[in-house]
Amino acid sequence: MTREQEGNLPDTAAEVLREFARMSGEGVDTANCPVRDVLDRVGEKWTLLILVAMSDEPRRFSALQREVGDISKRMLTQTLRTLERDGLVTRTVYPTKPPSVDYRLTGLGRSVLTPLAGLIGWAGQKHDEIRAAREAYDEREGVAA
Amino acid sequence: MTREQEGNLPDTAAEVLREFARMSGEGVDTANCPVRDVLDRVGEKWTLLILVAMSDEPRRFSALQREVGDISKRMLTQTLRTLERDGLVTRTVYPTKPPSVDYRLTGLGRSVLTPLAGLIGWAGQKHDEIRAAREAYDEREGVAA
DNA sequence: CTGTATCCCCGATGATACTG
DNA sequence: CAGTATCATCGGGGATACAG
Repeated sequence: MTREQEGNLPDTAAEVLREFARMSGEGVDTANCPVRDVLDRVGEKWTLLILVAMSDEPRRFSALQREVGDISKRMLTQTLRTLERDGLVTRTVYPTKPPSVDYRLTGLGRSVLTPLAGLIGWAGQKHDEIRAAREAYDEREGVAA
Repeated sequence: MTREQEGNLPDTAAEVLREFARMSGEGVDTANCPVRDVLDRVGEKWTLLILVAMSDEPRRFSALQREVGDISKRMLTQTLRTLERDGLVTRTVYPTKPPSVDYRLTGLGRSVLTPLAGLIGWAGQKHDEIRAAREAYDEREGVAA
């Protein structure tokens, strides 16, 4: 753990990583790992898109479906229920006819947008570099099987 | 404690999210979305653990397998290859007998640790709140099917 | 020690049809 | 409009055996 290895990593980040490494390395199983538990959600196919779609204002079910793009009602419902259960989203039903329902982020839900934006920003910044690395790799290793 | 109280995102984060929403909302398919492309990786089951395990210093194959815990050789190899292809990790073979191989983060690979630490930190901080939300939800909605 | 090659299973996701 | 129910599929990921 020499200092040059960590290079330009902010101390707070390094601290968080060490803490996490300690927790996850020591035979703690996945079920007991808060981070895996939460991160798996973010990894789900539609979670990120839905959170972002709601980030500025509440959205109705159909609006979300349109904005997210290719999602089925089934998956939209399922993902929204998970988010609601986790306390990131609030569901509000207006018993009009036909009914309308809106979904909005809770405080907890909004609070995840900041770290998420960090990752999204990184992805946007580095995507060219990553694509280039892939092409170089494929050429080195032979893209054809 | 400035204006970022309960509801306000830092301006930079809000900006990133708007930018991303614009890109992903407009009928751009998943294949062309840099962010989905990159984020899907992070969502893969082992990527995060492996990156963190390598975060402080290079690791040998067997060391990674021990540290990550429950991963099979198959998945470890596969995930490492993906990371290598994406330019996040360098693989170095020492033709000793028996051979030894080490994996280390590239500059690009280290650069993702910062946003990742943001998310990991969030997960650690909010996990109690999330667990509480789940219990409340399950009680409201009836845990039994 | 560091992988590859197979086989297999299950859960995540999609498609479609139906309902309050 | 906002879902639910059901069936079909596809691939991620585990287990195991083999190899350089």
